Amino acid sequence: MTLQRQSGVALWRQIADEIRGGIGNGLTDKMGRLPSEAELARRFDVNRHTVRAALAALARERVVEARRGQGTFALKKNRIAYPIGRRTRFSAAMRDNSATGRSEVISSTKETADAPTRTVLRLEPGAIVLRLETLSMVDGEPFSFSTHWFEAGRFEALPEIVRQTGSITAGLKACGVDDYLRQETRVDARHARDAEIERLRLAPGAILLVTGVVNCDLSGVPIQRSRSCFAADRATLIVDHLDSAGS
Amino acid sequence: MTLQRQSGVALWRQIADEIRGGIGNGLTDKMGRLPSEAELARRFDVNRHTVRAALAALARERVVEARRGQGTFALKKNRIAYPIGRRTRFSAAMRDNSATGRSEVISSTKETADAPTRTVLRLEPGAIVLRLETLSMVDGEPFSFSTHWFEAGRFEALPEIVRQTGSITAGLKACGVDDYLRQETRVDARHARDAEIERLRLAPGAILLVTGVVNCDLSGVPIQRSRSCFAADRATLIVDHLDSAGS
DNA sequence: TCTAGTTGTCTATATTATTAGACAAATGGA
DNA sequence: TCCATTTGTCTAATAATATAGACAACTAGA
Repeated sequence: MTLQRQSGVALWRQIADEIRGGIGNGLTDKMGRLPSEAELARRFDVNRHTVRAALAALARERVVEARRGQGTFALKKNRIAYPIGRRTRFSAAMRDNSATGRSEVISSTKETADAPTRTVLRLEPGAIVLRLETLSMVDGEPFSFSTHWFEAGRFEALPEIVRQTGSITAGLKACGVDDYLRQETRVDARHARDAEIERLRLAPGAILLVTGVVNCDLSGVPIQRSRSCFAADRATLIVDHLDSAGS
Repeated sequence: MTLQRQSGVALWRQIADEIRGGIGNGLTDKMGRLPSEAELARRFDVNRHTVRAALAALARERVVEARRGQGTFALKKNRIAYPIGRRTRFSAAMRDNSATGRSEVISSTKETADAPTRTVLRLEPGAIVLRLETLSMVDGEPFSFSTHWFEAGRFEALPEIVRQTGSITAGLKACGVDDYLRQETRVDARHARDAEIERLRLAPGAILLVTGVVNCDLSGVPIQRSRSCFAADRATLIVDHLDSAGS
């Protein structure tokens, strides 16, 4: 294990990231026990105190738990598999992870559409859009934070339905959209910003997977633009190309 | 702008990441000029020297260039759009970015298949696989680093063809695979490791988009497993669900 | 009960990151 | 030419990070 010194990222944070990634990938024994602090210090070639700083950070994140005299143990956490396909529905995807798929509405506002939203939804300059922010929870922890944009006039009633049902699919149905398909999904990755760290309860410096989605009705008219942020260490996005051919 | 203090990530690195992300997103003026160091220090609420450390890092990455008396300017760099679909071919995708899509072979070895490779390629324990490592360049810079696994017996001749043509598609064709489709793509994101930082010439602490791919022949038999790493600030992955329905 | 191995806590010191201030050097426009 | 604005380069002090060593507290097994 070689670490980057003078990189602007503290050694203890690099070590914490390595250990977090190593859990469930051969670092722990069958009992979920990590190598001892002394052993980790040897492997990373740092002082034991530096390893302790990394483990303390992981303990704050509830990723590991130290037991005096016994060792440090990984707390099991299942990584969420999140499918990306033509017919991806959040609630159905979450049921496959034996988790409840409910989207809580954080805010619902109207605003003039910015350039990317106008392009995607094919709107005139100055058009008003509905902006909906939602947070989804899995196992009582925040899983994804999303911002959705809809044409304002057509989807007046949508926020209230989403608030009641926790489902955007239900909200769209109430506004006359019986079915819809994904046109495109963009995937980026970057460091989490302040607001996202707070909302998703992440560790500082956490990495986000950011997806940008365009949903169209069956006649191909774009009706929804969404941007979702997932904690990269909690989620794996899965594109199933066979499924996306349609069902 | 609020930064995370005592997070294990130095302020100058957080600022560098913010500025890198802000370029091409309204931070610079029409001439590509960034706000002055004093102005940035005010916005981030840090000392000017801290901003200078961030700008120095970006200058080392060739993202910006400072001119005494004039200001600091962004050096334009186009983000590569990399499509993910049933029929994604690297070389074709790169031509759409007006770049040459050539994969250089870094290494070609035989090894006993590990568990994930065995599962994906449906092999017996102890089976031998061909492991091919390739690096792709765009605009003279490393763009992606990939590791591919093939069943050893069937693809004996593949590495030599890839070495000559720079194309895996050509290598597969030489081994009797006229056409193939992606079965599945997994997408993860994480910090770059040491070897990846070196091979892709990244800044320390850079973020990687990691894709895992399974390719099948037309009868659905898996023939190739690949894992590719992209620098997250150079690439956007694009899943086109309409295209992936087949052509 | 003893012992080896583990985490927890303390002191001390060196290195790096950040802040603070001052001034030099270059640019462009009035 | 003068002036305001910009980046470049010093010095110095403070805070955060990393290393080093010693020992206490606890656990499990011999």
